[in-house]
Amino acid sequence: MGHAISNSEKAFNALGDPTRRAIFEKLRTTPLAVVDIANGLPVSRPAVSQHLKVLRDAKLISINQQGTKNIYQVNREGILAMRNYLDKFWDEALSAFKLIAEQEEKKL
Amino acid sequence: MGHAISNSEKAFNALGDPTRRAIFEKLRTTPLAVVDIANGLPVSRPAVSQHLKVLRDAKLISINQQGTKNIYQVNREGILAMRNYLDKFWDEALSAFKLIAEQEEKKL
DNA sequence: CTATTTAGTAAGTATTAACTTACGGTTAGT
DNA sequence: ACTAACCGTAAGTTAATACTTACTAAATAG
Repeated sequence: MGHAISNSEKAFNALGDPTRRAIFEKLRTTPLAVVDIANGLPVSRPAVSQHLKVLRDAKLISINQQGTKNIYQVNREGILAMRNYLDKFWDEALSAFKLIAEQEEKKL
Repeated sequence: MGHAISNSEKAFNALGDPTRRAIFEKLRTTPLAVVDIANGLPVSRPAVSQHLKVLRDAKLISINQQGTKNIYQVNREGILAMRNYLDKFWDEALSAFKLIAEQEEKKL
């Protein structure tokens, strides 16, 4: 059994696709039904449904059923978690860089 | 002519691949030559070279030639830019969420 | 009850992108 | 000059995944 994939891994994968980013961009402004998300995008509605599933699985968006409509919106918890993860991610990378720079200094 | 792809777009694409994330993870700790990056990874060295090109194109890493070795390391400017971009990215998403929550309040 | 709207899923196709092998080029050492 | 180590690129293959069409189901309107 391959070990489980973390949410941050899923989020990276999810936002790696341009169409999914476009979808997330739309939802970043306001909640939307699937038809409204698909409208304007260069792919079919079922394709959008599939992308929404991936984004939902990564906890970047959440669903809100309303009649026959499925309203999607950004997911606060998931986004906060991702932001925290990335803050550390970049910080560690930058402190590594700082260390390298210091090593370089010594050589001069 | 399709319009140019922004660096943030490239960075999203670059980090969307698990192998590239693994490579970036390695470099996050210390600069490494290509052989050393490939060592331990489940793909061939040329594959690693190709991934490095993508990461470099996204300005997430930079190269530093040293004899026959090409030493790669994290790219400060690129990372700072991406961090700034994402800060705004998440902030806007979260403020959209806040707006939604307020709308919900009014309905109750 | 029927028709309409909305949307998820299944199955298959097509496209993308990751990967491998083979090759060539550069640098350093002997 | 020859050899060895390191690495990028080209070409082709394989594998992943994005996409479409067809279908089904649920909810609402008339």
